[in-house]
Amino acid sequence: MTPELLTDQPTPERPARQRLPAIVRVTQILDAALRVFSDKGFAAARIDDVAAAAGLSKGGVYTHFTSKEEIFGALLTRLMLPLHANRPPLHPDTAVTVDVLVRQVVAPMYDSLGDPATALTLRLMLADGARAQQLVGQWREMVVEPYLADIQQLLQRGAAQGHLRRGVLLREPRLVLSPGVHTMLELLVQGTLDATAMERQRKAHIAMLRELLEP
Amino acid sequence: MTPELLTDQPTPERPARQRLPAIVRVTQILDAALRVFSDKGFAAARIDDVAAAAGLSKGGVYTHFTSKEEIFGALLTRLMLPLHANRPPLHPDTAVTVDVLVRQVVAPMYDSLGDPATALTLRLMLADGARAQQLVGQWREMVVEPYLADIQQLLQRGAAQGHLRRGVLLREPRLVLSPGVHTMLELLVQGTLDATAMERQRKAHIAMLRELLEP
Amino acid sequence: MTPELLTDQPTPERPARQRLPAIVRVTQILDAALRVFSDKGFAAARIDDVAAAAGLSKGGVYTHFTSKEEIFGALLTRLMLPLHANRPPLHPDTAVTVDVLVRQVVAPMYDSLGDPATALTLRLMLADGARAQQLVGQWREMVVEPYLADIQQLLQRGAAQGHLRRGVLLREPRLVLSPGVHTMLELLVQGTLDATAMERQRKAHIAMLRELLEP
Amino acid sequence: MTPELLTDQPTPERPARQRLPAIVRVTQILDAALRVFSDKGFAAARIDDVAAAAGLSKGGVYTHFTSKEEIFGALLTRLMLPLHANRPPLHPDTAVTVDVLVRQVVAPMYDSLGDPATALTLRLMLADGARAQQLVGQWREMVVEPYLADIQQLLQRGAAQGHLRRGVLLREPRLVLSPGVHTMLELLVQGTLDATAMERQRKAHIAMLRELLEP
DNA sequence: AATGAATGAGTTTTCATTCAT
DNA sequence: GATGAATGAAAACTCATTCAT
Repeated sequence: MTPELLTDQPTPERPARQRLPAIVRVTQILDAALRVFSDKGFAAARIDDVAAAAGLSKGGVYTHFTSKEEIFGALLTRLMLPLHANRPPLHPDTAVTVDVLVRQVVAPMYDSLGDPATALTLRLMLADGARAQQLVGQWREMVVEPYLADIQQLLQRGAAQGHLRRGVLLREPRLVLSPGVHTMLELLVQGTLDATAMERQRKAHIAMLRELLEP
Repeated sequence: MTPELLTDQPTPERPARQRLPAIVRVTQILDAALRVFSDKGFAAARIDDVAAAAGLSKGGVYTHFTSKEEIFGALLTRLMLPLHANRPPLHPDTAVTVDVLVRQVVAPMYDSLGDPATALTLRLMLADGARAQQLVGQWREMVVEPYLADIQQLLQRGAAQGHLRRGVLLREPRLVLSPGVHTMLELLVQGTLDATAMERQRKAHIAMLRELLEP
Repeated sequence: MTPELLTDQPTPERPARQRLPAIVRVTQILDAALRVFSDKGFAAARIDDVAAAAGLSKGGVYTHFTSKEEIFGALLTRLMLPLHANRPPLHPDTAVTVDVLVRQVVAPMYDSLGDPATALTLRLMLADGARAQQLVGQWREMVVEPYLADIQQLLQRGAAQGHLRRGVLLREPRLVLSPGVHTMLELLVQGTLDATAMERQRKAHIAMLRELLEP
Repeated sequence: MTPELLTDQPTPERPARQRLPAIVRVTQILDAALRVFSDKGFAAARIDDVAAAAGLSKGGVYTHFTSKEEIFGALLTRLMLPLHANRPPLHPDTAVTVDVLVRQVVAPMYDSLGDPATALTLRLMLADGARAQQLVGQWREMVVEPYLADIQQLLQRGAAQGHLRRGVLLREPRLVLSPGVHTMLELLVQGTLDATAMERQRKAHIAMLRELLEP
């Protein structure tokens, strides 16, 4: 805090136009867009809002995107990508017990519920889904289906090992996720869900899997 | 300009579309509004869209409502009315088996998935959640909670009768609904779900309940 | 001018929103657009200008046209139509002398040069022609070509009657118009052409036709 | 940060497009501007368009010009320069026949129609006439008038020599050019004119001159 | 009651120009 | 000299709402 340095620094009236590499700006704009779109929905969100939230001018946004629609598309694309990579690394021949299933599938699911981006993504898909029908289709195909296939494989291995009972879940791996999806929807409809409730639902979910899968 | 000629001449110049009683029009407009709002969300919906969907002109809508907000409000009110009556007819002291549970709970749920109004309402709650906070609150209070209480009572009766096994579902009746909610979300995200897929999910749901509840 | 009538008439602050039938408004808007576009060119013309010139609000213009481009298209279409109908009604077997040719072809041409709309149309076609390439093509086909065919027929009839000499013009009726087109271009480039110059060029045009056509 | 390393390392990170001497760049930019302005008109032309057409970036254009207007001005200036020199080489006292006239006047005219710059310049004068008033004035004064005077002199010499007939063209040398001007306008309106049509019109032009001038 | 032209207050989009790198 | 991100002032366009008919 050397006073001398500050003394003859004329405070620039304009905050010294930030000039960042495009990739950084695009990221900032998408971050801002996520916040704004999720808050007000796509239609009600103004480009000014996004620009302000991203810390640049309206025109600046248009340096990187050609339209509001394009921002929406880029945002959804970015939101869906990570889900892709998130799948647990395959495991050789460890015993597949319910505990393992919980660790590999259930826990990450409830963890992601804590991440606001998850709710936001889902809300965007639901609220403005029509606008993104194609993207949603791709997402199903590239992310959801392989994920379910993975779970099914896990279950079958567990059953083959005699660690899991053969029941509906073996045929319908979707059901493994249902209680979590249910929670997610509640979270979405209500806006929040207190930690206690969340924890209780997680426990119930696990208990249910035990009843269905333990031999 | 013979007066006689004018007297019984129906003026055919103006098409003079339907002039219907107000109650009919209001109903038509709200039906249209539900469709349009659910489809595009409140903000993106144009009064013209609602008017067109209701089969009258923009100005015609304003004959019955003073603003877009008012239409939204009236729509919420109307959506809430049936909520009070909707609960399944109470049951005396019949044996509560899984079959009964399916008939009382699961079947109606999948039936309602077929009704567009269900999806539309849910989508409205998700897309314009903030605006529809009132709807969301009332819906929880008037529909979800009593419904769950009902189910819990059923389950406990069945358990007391020895027809149902005591498991997680007894403590967490939510789980009885989870697979159906999961299906509903898929329906919402994808826009449609073919009859085959729906039937399969219904069967899996029932099978799961059997595994969890049959003694 | 009965004072009583005026006394308790509160002068309405707002000038009593004009409400005219669409056809009238469309006409007014196109009139205004002709003036504005010709004055500043399509690109530099603002919708506000057109609206102001037409005596309504910007939004009012959009009640009748969906875009600036559409106004341009409608304007050019309207400007080109009359040229179509303008062709002299065919005449049975009158003698076709140079005088007749002048009366039927040359005179109307120079008359139309006096009409500002002619210059404006041409200017629009030239300045913003790329935008209207298709329209220009249609115009050639529907208006220009038949017009030239007409002239050629006239010339050949005159020649057959022995009233006109057989020369280039018989093969190339375009040339009948060339001096007039030349004048038109000068008019366009310079913005105006004084009456004296115009008259002189008209006379020269006729004299040339005489030299080429009189036997 | 070894200085040695930096010394002879060509920095390949930035493509560092051509860094050319200013005069070259200015020429390229004006070439580009002529194309772009003629194509879309001054108002509709974007600096980006000009820059792209000149093969550099928007900012690069501003290194050489301070505004769009300045580019326009410089372009006009450059377009005017050749006007001074363009006049056909003077002719001593050769016999002036129609053939000579064709060689001296008609041929160069149709040749220049092939040169895009001609059409471009004319279109510029027409489209942005108000803005190019200066160009228009100078062009008349420096090109058109002397050119017509030249032609008139030629014609009179030919007539005096008995090689040319005394007719309207002697009084109105403009008419010598009219068919060519007509062709130019068609070229302008249509964007292109195939070689066959052009050749045919040239021949008709010459034939007409013969009919008017040969004794 | 109904229509549809008209308004005006936004909102999106464009682009000449600036400037940090 | 050159680039391209950023700005800001304008322009195009949208749409809830009003109102003459």
